[in-house]
Amino acid sequence: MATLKDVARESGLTVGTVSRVLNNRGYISEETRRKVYAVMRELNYQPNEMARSLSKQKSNTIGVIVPHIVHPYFSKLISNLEQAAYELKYKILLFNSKGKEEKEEEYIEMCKSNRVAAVILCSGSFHTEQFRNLDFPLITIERFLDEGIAGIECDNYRGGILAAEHLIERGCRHLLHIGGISGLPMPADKRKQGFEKVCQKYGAQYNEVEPSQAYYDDMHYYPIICQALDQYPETDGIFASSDLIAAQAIQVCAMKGIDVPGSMKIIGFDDVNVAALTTPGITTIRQPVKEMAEAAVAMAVKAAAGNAVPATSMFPVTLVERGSTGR
Amino acid sequence: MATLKDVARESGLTVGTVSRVLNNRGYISEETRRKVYAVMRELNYQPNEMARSLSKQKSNTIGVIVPHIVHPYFSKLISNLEQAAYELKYKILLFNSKGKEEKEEEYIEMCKSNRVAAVILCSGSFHTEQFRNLDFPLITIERFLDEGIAGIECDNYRGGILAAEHLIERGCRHLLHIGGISGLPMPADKRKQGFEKVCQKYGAQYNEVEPSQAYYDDMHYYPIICQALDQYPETDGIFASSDLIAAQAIQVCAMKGIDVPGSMKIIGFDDVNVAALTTPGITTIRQPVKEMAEAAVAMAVKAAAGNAVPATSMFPVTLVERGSTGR
DNA sequence: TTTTATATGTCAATCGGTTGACATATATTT
DNA sequence: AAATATATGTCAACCGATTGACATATAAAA
Repeated sequence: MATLKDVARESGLTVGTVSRVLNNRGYISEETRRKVYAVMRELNYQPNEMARSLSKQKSNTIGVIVPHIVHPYFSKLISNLEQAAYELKYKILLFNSKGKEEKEEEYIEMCKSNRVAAVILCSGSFHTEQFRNLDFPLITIERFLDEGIAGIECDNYRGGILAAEHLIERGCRHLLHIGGISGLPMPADKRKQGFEKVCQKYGAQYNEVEPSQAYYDDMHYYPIICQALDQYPETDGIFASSDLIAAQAIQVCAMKGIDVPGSMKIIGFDDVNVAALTTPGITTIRQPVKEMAEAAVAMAVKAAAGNAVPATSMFPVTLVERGSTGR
Repeated sequence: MATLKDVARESGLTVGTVSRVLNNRGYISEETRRKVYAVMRELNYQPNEMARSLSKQKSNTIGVIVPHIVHPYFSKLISNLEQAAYELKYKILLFNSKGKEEKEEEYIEMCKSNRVAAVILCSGSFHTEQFRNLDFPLITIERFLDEGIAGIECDNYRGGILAAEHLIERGCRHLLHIGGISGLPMPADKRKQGFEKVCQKYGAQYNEVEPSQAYYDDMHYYPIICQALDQYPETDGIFASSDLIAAQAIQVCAMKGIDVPGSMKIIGFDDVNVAALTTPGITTIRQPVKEMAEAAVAMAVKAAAGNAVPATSMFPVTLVERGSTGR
């Protein structure tokens, strides 16, 4: 594999000059520049990023830590992060923490070892000491980490409001909220608060269930949905905290012979692909994942360059209507 | 950030000795080993992987190139690849080619630059000159690359057979196969051949449609499904080349008022999460994605170490029954 | 007691770039 | 003609490890 030295030799220049071309430093004539690029092509030269990063003391790699890869919300997020990173000439090192604290910490260590420019954390416990005093910036998406760590979230509170208002507007009077994860405090908890506020305002009855971490881990919510519907049989409207849960709620209703949207209306959250793949499709609160991902990467890069970035950025949500809340 | 030198100084040893501890070379006393590890913990030392890779002339990184991240098949694949890599102390650099040849080539270049140990290619055109003479091993999953490149696939032919037999056994007489991508030759094409063989054997009528690349790119198959059902109205059984297509077929049927599985049975391929999330659930041909991913990573690592690996490995598929072909 | 295994030190080259200081040589302005 | 901008060369240190050759010292085995 060709090195800078080879390129220098073949082009009759010195490594200094070739390096100048590569890094756009100092004075370089057009002719030299062309010649160098020609030789690079000819030798099929690719700069060794290891050596480069080592010397420059920084890499073009961003670590991304998620609790799930197959979860549609995270695969959508990862996809958009990769795209945004690509446009800024960054690469993604992908880590799946499976929500486990030890793995998160281990992955943070691996990010350190690899001298990533920044880490985007979409997983993460509230209280990890390890998340401070890092040598690179940390950006979170829809996660809380205490003070001083930049966070990106959507307007969860408003999402809860929109969801409840929509269900009530469609005639539901006995609402049920199925939460995401209990235990860990998360921005998503505010969905519930918005939901409650609207229910109270309109005097609608409501109940809530909070699946334990275990449900989130294997993405299998059927038991708790069944149980909730048995416990609150008068329910005529469900606000699920993700489209994934909503999809499973539709299935449970089908099993129980409950017509959706006839006698049960269901609204989800996220607006991921599955929301459009169920029958009926899932009405949902859309998170602008693309914009959030772009912001995360942009902030990661800026922060890595030593610039200040906002501590929190909140993105707007919108209601997307599909069949599951049809009239 | 602490370096080897710091660890050496703090522990009263030399870099040579500390490096020996780190790499398990030569003679090291238990006492020294313990002391070194203690100091490392104390200083929060993390070896610089850049320097290490540079010096060792190889990294612990595997490049993964996929055409889609949000597609459930690929997110499942990526998830399993990450897990398998993690277990072997490797990291994943993730690239999304979006099926575009230029991006594939660019990503291959980036993998070169980053001196990855190997590349696992789940995307990839048939005929790219660039895929030869690489400085690292290339492993493909469900893709063809001509001679000499290690490939992993599932038993697509048998998958087609199982699917057709199941539909026929369930009483379907007018079958329709909806293919994956046309244009690009792929292992998945053999699904169709298996399907055809069985149809001919049992004298069942069958038709086939091949979505163009465009459908695959945005994963939106509704138009072609509608069109196919209009063109072949007598169809009573669909073999879709992915669960994603099958999910959309269910929706199209719902829209057209066709009862699934009553008057139309549908079988998919892959066995990804969405197959279990639709109503009814999708009967499908399961690919052992976990095993395939593990094999891919194991082969990547072995090949990177200079060992020979099989040119092709074929994994068995199985029928998974759900509601979409119920009696 | 000599040999050998164990344990560590010393020193320097190497991996493939980056960068800065300084020198040199044209070409262009003033 | 002097000053300045442009273009390249020379040289060496540096990033943070790994590795090999060789020396040295102690402990255990022959």
